[in-house]
Amino acid sequence: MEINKIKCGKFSFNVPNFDLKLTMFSGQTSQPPWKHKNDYYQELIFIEDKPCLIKVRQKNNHLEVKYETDTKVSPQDIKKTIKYIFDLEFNLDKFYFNFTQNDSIFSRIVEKYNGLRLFLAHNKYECIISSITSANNSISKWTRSILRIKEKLGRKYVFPSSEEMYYFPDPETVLENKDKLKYCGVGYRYKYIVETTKILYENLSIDEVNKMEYDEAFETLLELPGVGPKVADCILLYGFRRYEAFPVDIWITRAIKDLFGVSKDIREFGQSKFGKYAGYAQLYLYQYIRHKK
DNA sequence: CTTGGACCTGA
DNA sequence: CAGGTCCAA
Repeated sequence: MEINKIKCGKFSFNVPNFDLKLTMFSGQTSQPPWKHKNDYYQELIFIEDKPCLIKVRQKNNHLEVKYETDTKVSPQDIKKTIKYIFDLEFNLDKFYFNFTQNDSIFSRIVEKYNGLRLFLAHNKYECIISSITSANNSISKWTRSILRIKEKLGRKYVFPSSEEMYYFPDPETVLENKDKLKYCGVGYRYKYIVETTKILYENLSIDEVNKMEYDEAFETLLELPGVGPKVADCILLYGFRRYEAFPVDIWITRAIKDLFGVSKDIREFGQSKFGKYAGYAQLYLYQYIRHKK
């Protein structure tokens, strides 16, 4: 699909404590890392229902943005979207302050991964499928699967710069092209993806889940095939920006055992210890334990 | 309510 | 061989 009534532009703005590369490559299941091209990271995002090609790169404390989009979309809209995706309004220093008091371990973790933030979903359905695909899977494998789904089932958009981008298919398209899904390397998760997609298409609106309180949303997501406690918390954290979510995988289990000597009811432990910062604490604990020798 | 085997893919 | 969820026991 070609894009008409296009305007191109660029701007830059100051960002707070932020590390774009670290954030994008920290394994968050909202989406795969953006495509790296000509020193920028780029993605196709819908803003005001219009396709928008966004390119970003970081130079110290400012973010440089280039865009190609419909004339109806303003640079302010784009900036707002970028701020949302990288959670730039979140007060990281306050989070650091809260957990580094009298805690040398957390101080070192926070120092080492300074600027790590949430990488939030621009498409909640893509986040749900990414999270299901990530279960019992490696980061490189689930991201490759999602990229394949975009290319094989997604719609292609060609921008004026002749840049070609694919957008993650909607539930209806996935159900109509189940056969193609089989060649995206999702393995036995295939049936989870199809069944969950059916439910999202017929019975459960993502917007409804978004309106629920955290606990109700968690329980509702658990009803979806392929969604257990870990995946539900990934969806809530990376897809719905619920800071109290604390996704527990094998690495977080190790980190909590390593740092606090706790080895059961890890999710409850994390949520009560870190409260509204549970999601952010999980981000940093994950980096810590994965890089620990 | 708890446990442990089966499930796919690609390093 | 790693890695969450499901299902049967």
